[in-house]
Amino acid sequence: MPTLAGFAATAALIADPARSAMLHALLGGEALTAGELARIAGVAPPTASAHLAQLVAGGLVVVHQQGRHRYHRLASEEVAAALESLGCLAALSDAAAVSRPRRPWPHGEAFRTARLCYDHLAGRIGVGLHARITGAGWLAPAPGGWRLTEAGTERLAALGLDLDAARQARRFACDCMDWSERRPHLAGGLGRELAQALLRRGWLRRAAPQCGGEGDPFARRRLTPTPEGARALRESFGLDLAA
Amino acid sequence: MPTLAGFAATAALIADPARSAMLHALLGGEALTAGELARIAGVAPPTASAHLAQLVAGGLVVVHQQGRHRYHRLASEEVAAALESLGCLAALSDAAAVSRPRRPWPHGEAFRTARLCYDHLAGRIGVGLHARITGAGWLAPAPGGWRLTEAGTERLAALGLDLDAARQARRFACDCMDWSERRPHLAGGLGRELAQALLRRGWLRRAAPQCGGEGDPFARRRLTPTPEGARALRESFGLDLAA
DNA sequence: CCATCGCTTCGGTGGCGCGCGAAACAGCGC
DNA sequence: GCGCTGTTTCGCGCGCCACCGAAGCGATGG
Repeated sequence: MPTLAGFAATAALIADPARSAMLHALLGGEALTAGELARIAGVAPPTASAHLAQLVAGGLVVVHQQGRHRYHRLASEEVAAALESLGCLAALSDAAAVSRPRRPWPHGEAFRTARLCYDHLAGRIGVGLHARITGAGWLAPAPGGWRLTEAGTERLAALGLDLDAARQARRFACDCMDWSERRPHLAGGLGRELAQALLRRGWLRRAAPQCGGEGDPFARRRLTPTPEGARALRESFGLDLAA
Repeated sequence: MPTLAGFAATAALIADPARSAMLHALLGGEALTAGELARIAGVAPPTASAHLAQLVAGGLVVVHQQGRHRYHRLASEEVAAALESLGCLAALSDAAAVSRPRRPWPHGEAFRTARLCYDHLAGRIGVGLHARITGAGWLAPAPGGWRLTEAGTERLAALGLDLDAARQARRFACDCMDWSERRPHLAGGLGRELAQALLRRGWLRRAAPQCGGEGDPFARRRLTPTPEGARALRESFGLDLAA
């Protein structure tokens, strides 16, 4: 019964530090095994197993057995969206607590520049692209999200996006509130294909997991623009990453 | 420091049933006293006081002392948006758990028809108006949300919205994911003025708190369309509430 | 000035749930 | 077959947190 109980129960799933770290790592979009998640969360395998069972029962995570490994993924885009909006809220209240808005973030500005939110782009580049793409009339509002215009079809196909694959998704294009920028970025099938295209083109690259190593849930989500990508983003979209 | 800790800490604030009930009641948009919230949550005054102190410290709630009463409100629109998206997620996982999507909701279809989400409209009427208003070209996408078009300025002013007041808000118009409908409704200053206008016109009315009484956090949010309002919504927006 | 009311602080109690180690189980390779 | 690895189940300890009653504090009203 979707009532107050379910409301609080779902929040309780996210509230535990170990589960929170797991969910955060899964926001990178990859499917991770129970053992990897245990190391990331810093708990023993039995503990991680119990946590994962709860996340699966709660519908936040789906599991896919392959041999003796069990791969865990976020259950849906809605989960990613809720986690981001919750993080946005946490960022707000943290800023209020120190009464100094937008103080530099210990985890590195790089994370704010570009990262994966489940399967689509987030961070400055994510919200910047969202603003340019919608502002340029490539997308038009549609019930429940966005639809492609003629101009958008042409330009995005030229960028190398697989628009047919995007249309296969349950939701074609919609907004997802960005945690660090507090403005929307593009989610849905189109958001996924946009991220894929930029990675394929070599404009963005998954960051090397050097800082913090495997135990760092942030590392799995961080993206860095290549020099070539930074130039292309500036020329094609007017995005100045230094700003 | 907005990091994993803040992430989980904010979720933990929402996770407790008593705090969850309080937050839910505050989604009605009214400022409530500590005593009222204690009764709503079904706990003793000292317990409620401790909970409220945590919510205030966490930045989810702001308090305003007036005489011997302490009035509590949600801290911001972002809090409301995060609560709705979390509720959306809970509704999804509940539906998955019973493996029967969209089963009738024990708390009454009325809550799905129309309710307040903080200060703006939610439910079928909320998402319906969002779709019609954006689909009709009254709003156009803008960085971070929506801007008024000429047509929209004319038509919404004719509806009795105070557009100047809407522009005073920190955010003029943006989307907020609807818990029950899982599609966006209109938030921001314009969303608030839209709700105010429909209430002023008598198209919607705050539901009488009969069912459940004061202890029912849902009662404070429920709205019902008047017969006149249902007719007007059908004629002006093509919204058929029976569907 | 005292009674009342709303709210908070303080101390003590209880229970939920996170944590681990040990052991059982399943897949895989030799 | 046997050992190795990844994962789950079981049992138990411990810590945190929600909860209440009683008392303290500030504001209101007669």
